Amino acid sequence: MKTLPAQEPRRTKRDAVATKAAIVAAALEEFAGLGLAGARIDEIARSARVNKALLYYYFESKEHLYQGVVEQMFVAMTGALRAALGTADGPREKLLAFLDANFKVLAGKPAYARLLEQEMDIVKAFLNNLKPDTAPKFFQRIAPLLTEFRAVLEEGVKCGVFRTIDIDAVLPLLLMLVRTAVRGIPLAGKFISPSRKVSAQRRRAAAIDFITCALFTDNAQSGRSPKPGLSQ
Amino acid sequence: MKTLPAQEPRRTKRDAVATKAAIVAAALEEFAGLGLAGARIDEIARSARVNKALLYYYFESKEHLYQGVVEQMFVAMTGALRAALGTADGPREKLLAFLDANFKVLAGKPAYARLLEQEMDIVKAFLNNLKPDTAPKFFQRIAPLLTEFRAVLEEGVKCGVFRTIDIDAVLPLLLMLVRTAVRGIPLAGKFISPSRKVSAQRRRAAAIDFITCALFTDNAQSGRSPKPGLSQ
DNA sequence: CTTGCAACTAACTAAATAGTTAGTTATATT
DNA sequence: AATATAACTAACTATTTAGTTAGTTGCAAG
Repeated sequence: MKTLPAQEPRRTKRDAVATKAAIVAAALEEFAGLGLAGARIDEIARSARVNKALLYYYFESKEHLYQGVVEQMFVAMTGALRAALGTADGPREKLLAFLDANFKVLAGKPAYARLLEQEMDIVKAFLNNLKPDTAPKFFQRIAPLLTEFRAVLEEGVKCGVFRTIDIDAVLPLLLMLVRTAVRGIPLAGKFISPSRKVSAQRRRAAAIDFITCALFTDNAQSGRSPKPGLSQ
Repeated sequence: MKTLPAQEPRRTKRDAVATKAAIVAAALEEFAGLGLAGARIDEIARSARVNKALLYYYFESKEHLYQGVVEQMFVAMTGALRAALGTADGPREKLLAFLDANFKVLAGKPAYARLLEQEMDIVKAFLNNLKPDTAPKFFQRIAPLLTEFRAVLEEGVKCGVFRTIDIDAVLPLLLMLVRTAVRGIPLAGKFISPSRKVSAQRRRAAAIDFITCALFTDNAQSGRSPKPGLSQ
């Protein structure tokens, strides 16, 4: 991706885990930026300051490296998100905690948001039987978490905290809203007028305001001052 | 993309416009499915039933072909969307008409939704000065339309039809919600439970319900029965 | 200190793929 | 019917890129 200027000497000592981590980190950026097909193995090796053959020492192929990166992302994300659901009490709080955790994770690693977007397509292709054998593992990670989140929505609707919604149709929308708020949409965000650039803070506040207004039955907060509200 | 089974004889007669259209159509599917880097020129030629050299007869390079595809998409989309904004009266109606037109266009050509997603990244890369000279033209197409749509939101807020919102932050969310509703999110939509597959109809209804609840000051419709509401 | 092995590398190969070239054919115009 | 030209093609080239190979080097255990 980033054409680095003649990367220095090399890692000081030999350290398998650190090296592998460096490879995965470099691969994350490359894959998130250019996609599976667009990513260049040589570039990953270069930006990880590692010999290309080392990638094949640790990973079987480009696809396997990609899977490794995705796997690691899902581990990191599901961990944070599940923790958020666990600590909060009540549907309303759980929802807000879940959204907040999403923002935190994606804001901390913007590459995740881009990689997730791509995964959508990969999974879709997988479901259409174009690529069997690809992408089977992380379903086991993400599916239970989504089921858990779904349960939160269901409970919220049942006890009247949330409006009566089509849960299975709305759930994807919520996830996408968060991702969009984190990433922004350059087309609209920057080009409608250069002066109207919207900060991540504002996008986040707007998304949460939007979601709460659409979901909660009592809208005490309404939509005037878009104060951050949640942590950070 | 689709490995067609030994494409037949060839187009009957010579027809420059039809041939070029066939190339663009094939390229749209290929680029939307695999991305700029992942798309294969040979595959586009094959699925358009055209000699590869013909692509270079009509388009300077792979990138130019891509730009051509994007250009055509923006022409098609802005036309439909602008018409929708023009015919409706009042912010509320204009908004609903705009959303409706979005659904219609994207549902009619699903490849558009996927290509749009990619364009986000292209534009972002462009803004980050990684790829100068790329993607300059279609800004002139999309920007005025977004400005027009923004004006609708502004007017709606001013006359109290819409809640007080952070317009520049919310506008991208609206666009993304529509795209998400059209495309669906396989991860959430199909894998949370195979039995809970949600139809495009339901996703669309949920998105509109969601948006109206979050935006409109009077929520006469509320969120019980997710009836299609708008046309078709 | 030497030996066994994991960690690492320079230099290669095979295949895929964007792009070209030197032509051939259909068709509209005279 | 001759012909100019736009539409089209088979077969090629150059380059890029995933993946390999045959080895070297640091390090920890004996």
